[in-house]
Amino acid sequence: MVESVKNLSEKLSERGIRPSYQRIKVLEYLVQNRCHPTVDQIFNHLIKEIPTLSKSTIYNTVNLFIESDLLKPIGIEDNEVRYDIDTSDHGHFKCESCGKIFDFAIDIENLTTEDLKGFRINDKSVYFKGICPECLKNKKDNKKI
Amino acid sequence: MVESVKNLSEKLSERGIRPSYQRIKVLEYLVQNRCHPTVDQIFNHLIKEIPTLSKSTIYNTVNLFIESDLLKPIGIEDNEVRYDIDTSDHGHFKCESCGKIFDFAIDIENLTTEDLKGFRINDKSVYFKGICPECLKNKKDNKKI
DNA sequence: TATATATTTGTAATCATTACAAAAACGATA
DNA sequence: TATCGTTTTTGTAATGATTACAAATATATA
Ligand SMILES: [Mn+2]
Ligand SMILES: [Mn+2]
Ligand SMILES: [Zn+2]
Ligand SMILES: [Zn+2]
Repeated sequence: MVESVKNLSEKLSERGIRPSYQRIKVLEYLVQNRCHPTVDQIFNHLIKEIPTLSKSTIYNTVNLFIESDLLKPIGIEDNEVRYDIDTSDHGHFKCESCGKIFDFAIDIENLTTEDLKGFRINDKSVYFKGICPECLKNKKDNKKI
Repeated sequence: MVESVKNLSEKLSERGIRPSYQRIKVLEYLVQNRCHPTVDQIFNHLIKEIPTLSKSTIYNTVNLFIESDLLKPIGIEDNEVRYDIDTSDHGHFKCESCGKIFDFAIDIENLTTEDLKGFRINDKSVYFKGICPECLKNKKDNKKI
């Protein structure tokens, strides 16, 4: 389950990315924390291990990973970008109460329309917003009081 | 086809929004320019008619309209928000070459998934990116040279 | 008209992201 | 291993969209 540093390093090399210490650590974090983190979350976690780390490095790295199709930016938030190491097709649900982002399966491939005949489609995103079951439950509980 | 100022004013009043001169002008612009404009585009157009206009007023107004479900923010861009006066369900395609945003019909209602059982879904967005037919044509033409 | 309330305006603050140059790390080569 | 050129990292400054806020202005009510 846990991917070794060697595997992570190889994964980067395969894509023509030199496996620096910082890059491996960022990739390791992304693989182990599949919560669609922000740059800040990645930075604040890794600074504990790498005291000299710069936030610029996180920005450089995630942008490099995106260039290489190793990472996908999730634009579901208004103010900051989140990142998804799972680049396979799936939808994202954001709970407007707790802020958590959930994956869900959806047939994006077959999501098509007559109106886009003649368009070249490179990327499809599906974003839902609402309230997650846990937050719905908490609301109900509060009402009881 | 052209909605009168009276109609626009009434539309605002219906929603409990006091129809100030600036608000009517912003709504008029949105109704007549269905290009999913940015705050800057709205401002730069209306400043010609209203020399004292402030960009703050545009921000205030679009946010007020969004609160009242009169306007929908489109988060397809990374850096700035666009606004859509057409609040009916439809998808958005952004051409990565010319930047234009196209509407397309899609059955968002029936866009559903087992994974979100127990979630309350308030909003669904479908964003596609790629190259529009005109830009594809221009590319081909350039290759011929 | 006078007064209270709502709206607009201008400016400052915020904050995520990018730009950029200096410092550090790396890699090849002799 | 020492050297030299290249890549990466780092720190700081700049950018730019959006929000905060208070003063000015407009509007409604009495
Ligand atoms: Mn995901
Ligand atoms: Mn639209
Ligand atoms: Zn929640
Ligand atoms: Zn185009």
